[in-house]
Amino acid sequence: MPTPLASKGTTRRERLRADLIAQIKAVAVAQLEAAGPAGVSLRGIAREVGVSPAALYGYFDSLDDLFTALIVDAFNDIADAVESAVAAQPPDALGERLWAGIRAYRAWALANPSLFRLLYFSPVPGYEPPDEGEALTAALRVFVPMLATMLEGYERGLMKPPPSGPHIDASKFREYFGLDLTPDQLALSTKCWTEFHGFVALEINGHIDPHWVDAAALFAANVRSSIREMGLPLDDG
Amino acid sequence: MPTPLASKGTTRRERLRADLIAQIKAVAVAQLEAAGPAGVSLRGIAREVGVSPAALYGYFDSLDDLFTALIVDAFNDIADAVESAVAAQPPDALGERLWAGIRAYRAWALANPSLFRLLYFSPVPGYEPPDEGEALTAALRVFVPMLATMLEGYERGLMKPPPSGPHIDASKFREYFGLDLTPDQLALSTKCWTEFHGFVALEINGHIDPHWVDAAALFAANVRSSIREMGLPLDDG
DNA sequence: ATGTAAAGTCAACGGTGTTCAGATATTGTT
DNA sequence: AACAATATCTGAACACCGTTGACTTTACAT
Repeated sequence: MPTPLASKGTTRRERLRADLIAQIKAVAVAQLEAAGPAGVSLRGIAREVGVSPAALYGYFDSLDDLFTALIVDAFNDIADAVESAVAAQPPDALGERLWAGIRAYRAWALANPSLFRLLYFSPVPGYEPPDEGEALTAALRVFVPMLATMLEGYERGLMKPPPSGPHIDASKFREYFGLDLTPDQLALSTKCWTEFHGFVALEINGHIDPHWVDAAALFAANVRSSIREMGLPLDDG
Repeated sequence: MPTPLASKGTTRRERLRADLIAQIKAVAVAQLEAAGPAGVSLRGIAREVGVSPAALYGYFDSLDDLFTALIVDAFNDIADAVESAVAAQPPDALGERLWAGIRAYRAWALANPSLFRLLYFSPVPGYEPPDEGEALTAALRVFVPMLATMLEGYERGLMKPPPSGPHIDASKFREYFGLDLTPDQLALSTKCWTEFHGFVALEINGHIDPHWVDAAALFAANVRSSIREMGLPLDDG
């Protein structure tokens, strides 16, 4: 009686296959968080899983393929985190919703630094993130809840006019995201995005020195003030 | 008569050594920009330089050591670019000075994407950036001109009060940077830093889709509006 | 029970970083 | 000019890597 890991499917073969795939991914993530991108190797995984290196090629076409699978899972994971954090806030507290999503974003990054780097800084030797397919759609999922919140803010007339000009092709954007924002709204949204992502990017890569910076407090202060600057209501100080 | 590359020093040995070191670095950078971090290999460099792989160990202790040297050079290079861009503006045009530095920062990143990734996203297999030594001091150099500009803005009373609280240990900061900013000023400076770095980080890693975003225009609009929000004067629109 | 297809093994190829003994070339001194 | 010292380079070797192909074993369906 094998331990049920991700036992989906009917036949015994399918169950074993799904379990082994899950185990391979788990070992890969463990090695990634333990020793960085260089520390994850097919042979190492095979050794840990108790199988010959060549056997893994029955589950993933290549090491890059395995990384892609890891990336898709991670994108969906952080997207779930952001989504549920936003959903946990009252529907009308738009500022709180956005802040909750952003906070969940940072929290996930701090909890899974190597995976976060994998998602946004392509740190894998020779790996190029696919520009289409489920990896892209999963990547977009992360920002949909926050964009939707901002969109609602725009529709309620809460948010200030963005700085300037039509630097964004809104129809192309809509094609990908399925959200109907004007170019100006997109510009402001992008500004918000670059700000909190920029902070997390610096923090994750060790460029915000904890010796002289209280990162969590500074992140909260900066992002919350930006949210207020956009015009979304936010409680307390 | 060998081609003079970086011929410094008096004796023939020293000149040859300096030249070869420069050549090794040049080949490494070329391979880095051509094929990414995975494309740079000691054996490949040795092949191109026309020397046995083992010979390189007379110049660098390891591949990591070579990367560290590349990183130090690159930090100094981007610091030079930012410094001269700031210095090229009129001393009193503080907003223009800051904007020029930030623009130079982005321009250098776009011109040397692989090196920029090397600096800020440690994408080298197993490489961990040293937390002390010349790599750190070179890294700090990058932001000194921009911080100094903001500091002058504070001293002239131009800039608005930062959002809030003492999230930063200013004395520790002064110890490293030699600049005397209050915690509140540092908080606002960090906000500016995270914003433009965040934009460049997204752009360099391919997350700002040129299909629907005019990155240069959006960058200018967002950053310039932030500079104005801080209180620094800036010409035209 | 048997044929078929999936899954796993083994060995090999070409690549990598790194080490070390030995050969070679340059230097400073006699 | 010859020699000893020393810096430098080479060649072979080790251990690891991703990937492939031929072969064997296992599980399923009829």
